[in-house]
Amino acid sequence: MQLAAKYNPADVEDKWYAYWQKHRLFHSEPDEREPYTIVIPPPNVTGVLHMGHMLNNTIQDVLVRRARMLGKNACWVPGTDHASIATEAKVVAKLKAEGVDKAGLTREQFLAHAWEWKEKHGGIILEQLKKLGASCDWERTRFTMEPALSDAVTRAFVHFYNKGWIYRGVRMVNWDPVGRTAVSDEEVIHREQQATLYYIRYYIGDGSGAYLTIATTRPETIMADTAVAVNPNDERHKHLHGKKVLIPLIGKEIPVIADDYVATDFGTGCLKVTPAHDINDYEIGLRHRLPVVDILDDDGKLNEKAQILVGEDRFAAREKIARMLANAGHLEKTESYANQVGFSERTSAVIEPRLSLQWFLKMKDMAEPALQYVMNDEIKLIPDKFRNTYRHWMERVCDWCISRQLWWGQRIPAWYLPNGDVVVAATEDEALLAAQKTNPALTKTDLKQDDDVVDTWFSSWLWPVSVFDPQAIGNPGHTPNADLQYYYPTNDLITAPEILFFWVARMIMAGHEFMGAAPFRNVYLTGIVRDKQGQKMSKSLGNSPDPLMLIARYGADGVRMGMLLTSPAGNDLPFDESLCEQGRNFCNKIWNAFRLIKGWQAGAHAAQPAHAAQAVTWFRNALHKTIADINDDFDKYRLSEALMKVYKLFWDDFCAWYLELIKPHAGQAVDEVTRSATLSFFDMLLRILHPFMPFISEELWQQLSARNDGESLMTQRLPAAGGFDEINISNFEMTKNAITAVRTIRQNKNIPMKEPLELYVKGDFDPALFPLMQKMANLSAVYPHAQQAGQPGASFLLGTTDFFIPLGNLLNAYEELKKLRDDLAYQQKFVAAITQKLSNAKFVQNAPAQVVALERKKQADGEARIKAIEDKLLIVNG
RNA sequence: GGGAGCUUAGCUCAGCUGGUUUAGAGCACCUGCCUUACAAGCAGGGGGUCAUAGGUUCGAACCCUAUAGCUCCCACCA
Repeated sequence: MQLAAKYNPADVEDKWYAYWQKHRLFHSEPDEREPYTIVIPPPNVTGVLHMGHMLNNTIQDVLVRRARMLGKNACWVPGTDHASIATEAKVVAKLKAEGVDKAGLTREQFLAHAWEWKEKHGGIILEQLKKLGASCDWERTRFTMEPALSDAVTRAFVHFYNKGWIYRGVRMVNWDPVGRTAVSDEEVIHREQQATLYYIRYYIGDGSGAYLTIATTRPETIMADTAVAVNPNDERHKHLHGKKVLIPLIGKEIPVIADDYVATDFGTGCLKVTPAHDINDYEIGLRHRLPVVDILDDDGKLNEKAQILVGEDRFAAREKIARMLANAGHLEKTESYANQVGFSERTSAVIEPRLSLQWFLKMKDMAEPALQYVMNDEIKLIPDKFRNTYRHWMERVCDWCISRQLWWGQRIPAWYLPNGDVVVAATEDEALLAAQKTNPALTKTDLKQDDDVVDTWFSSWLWPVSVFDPQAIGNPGHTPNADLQYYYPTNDLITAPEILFFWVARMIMAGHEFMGAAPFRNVYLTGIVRDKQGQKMSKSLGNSPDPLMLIARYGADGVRMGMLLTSPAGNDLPFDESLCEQGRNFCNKIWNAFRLIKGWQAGAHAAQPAHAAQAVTWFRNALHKTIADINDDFDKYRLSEALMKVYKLFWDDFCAWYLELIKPHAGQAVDEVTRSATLSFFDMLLRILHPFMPFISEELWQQLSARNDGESLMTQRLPAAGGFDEINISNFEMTKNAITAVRTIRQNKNIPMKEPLELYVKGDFDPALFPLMQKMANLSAVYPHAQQAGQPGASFLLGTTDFFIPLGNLLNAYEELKKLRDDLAYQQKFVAAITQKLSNAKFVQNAPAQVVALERKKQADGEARIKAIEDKLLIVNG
């Protein structure tokens, strides 16, 4: 069969993925082998694949496939996250587009729409991962809101409630007025914004015309002011302590209070105190027992307590009130001011600090052991610079607001009784039983369940446990099932640093709480995929290529390589399509090397030529050395470097040197010894390539020789690092340099490759390697001694070995002489520098013996080279 | 404001315990080649004051100090 000159990924990718699935090669069951486990960071169920997923999942697949080929029982558990707020926002938007308002729906109606949406869009992303070649155990696919996992979340809630760590209280929380829900501190992103600082006059209520001026960026909240505060030590305002001022526009009287919090060197030294809409003001309010006036509704519009601008959005109100204040003569001035504003991670709405009744989980007691796992290296963060960041956060962790005013998610298992009491239980029946202990007359209709759901992360922090055995959460006395016992703790977690606290830290806490053990051993933190301008690639910026389009264009293997080429752990990946192009080109190189080998006839009786025997010996050594190097890279999670070594091994060592060496001249056959050695090398190379480039390696492995149905490269063993001969490798290295030097002379002197040359070698060089040079540099003869005096030609030095090519009339004698003299001058300078170093008594005394010996050898070698050049100058000069 | 990290070739990065002749790689670039596996290729080549300035040391890309620039994380100054 004639193979095309170019590799066409589309011909093979779907075929092999289907084959792997058909033979259940991704599936894992506990057995006597050592497990290797990864749980996928579950993507949003209705999400689509973006470049971050591509990077993240390529890394996971490389690690999983490699572990599998190392003989481990590899299990990569896939799944999706219900992504409470993100999904609910999408469903709300979709309904809105259809003219349906969420407020007009019952919870049940809304959830019906949400599930419909999930069924329609859910899992698309998992299908996309298959295009990438992800070897997930799809039979184990989980969803964070499937019944068993939701029940585990509920039990976790009950568990912590009974432990006294979950409590309900009124606190200032981060309110997302678009999502109309509370969000946790970690879901707030602070960004600097150019704002306006308004200087507003508050007149003293005595009609004297005296006033003080406050500076604020939020004039629309003045109606919620319940005091104006000044620093007690601020001389400027001491006379005002205890006086009353009037809120402009509404004329409400509020006290002037003294509090240390107020800075004297900022603004005017007077602070409006708005306990309902600012966390600091809230705390001042608590200290001074100020009333709380909340003038904002949950959607960020002013309510009737504001008295004016009722129903206006907070930002519209800000502009309007500024004009009203100016018209009323209360606006002293405005100035531009850069301040930090919090935005919602999910909806991008400006976060509103808001007082509300929420559920919280105490973190202190969980943070401590979770910190220890990382500090004592039971869990390794890769790269380890994240240890500091992790510690910093864990040491100052605050209680976690876990309730969300949403419907899509696990509903909080708390029921309120008619008398206002609350019972927390895993089910309604259990809640009723508990309630009846105090009042036997109660029935189910008396119980009213909390409307809120829990934060998404309150479900995903259970993921490494619940994907295997959801019953292991919150069931005292439960014996972990076989899966959990076998696969937990998992080995590696591959995720983005952005969710180190959201998710990774909390998984460690949950793992410790429910399993008494860390959920994973290593956390590999990927970087952010950026475009050429350094911007994060995102759908909203429109600078992200469509991953499936990339796969169509460059092949999955090409894209995988593109993702891995320049992304060491923790580093951002400056993505460029040319990286995928390089991957595609590499695939083509592999393909063509195969075409060459495949074309050789078996059973040729020719004797193995000397150069081929040398080549086989050398490549075996080079291969084993590289395998050892790659193993070392993987031990250190240096995937980019491992890939680069594979790339060079295949392209440079195997194709450019080995194949070129053993390649017969046109029409000649390859001897059988060399041919079978080459096939065996190629087989090993495919194994090494497979974790990185699963499709092309499988395709070629299948073509390499007849395979049984169900056989696959992905379940073969990686070649183990064998011993190798360093001397042979370095001798070959020198041979390569000699060949390159001869080729350079050809190029410089315009001597075509077809024209054979002679070579004289004087000095340390193994004559056994002469045939290699003859083949690769087209040398008719190599003589193991110096040329005759007076011969015109070109020469070069490698180490202390002198090489000479007679060129007859091709030579430009003047040029050659100049080159030798330049060389001589350089060597003399070099030796002079070393001689000076060696004449420094302190150096000879203090430096280790081998360093001094090395310098001595450099000196001797340099002197030998000088001697050789001088000799040659004599010869050239005749 | 606090903390962490970075700065090595045009770009992206290695350089691990201070000493391996004159600091490496991939890509890009330049030159010559369609040589029967591959032009998505082959052969050859050029390119760096290791951010700057001091210091320690026999010896510094590497250790210390300062300066400049960049990045990330955390944080309630209106």
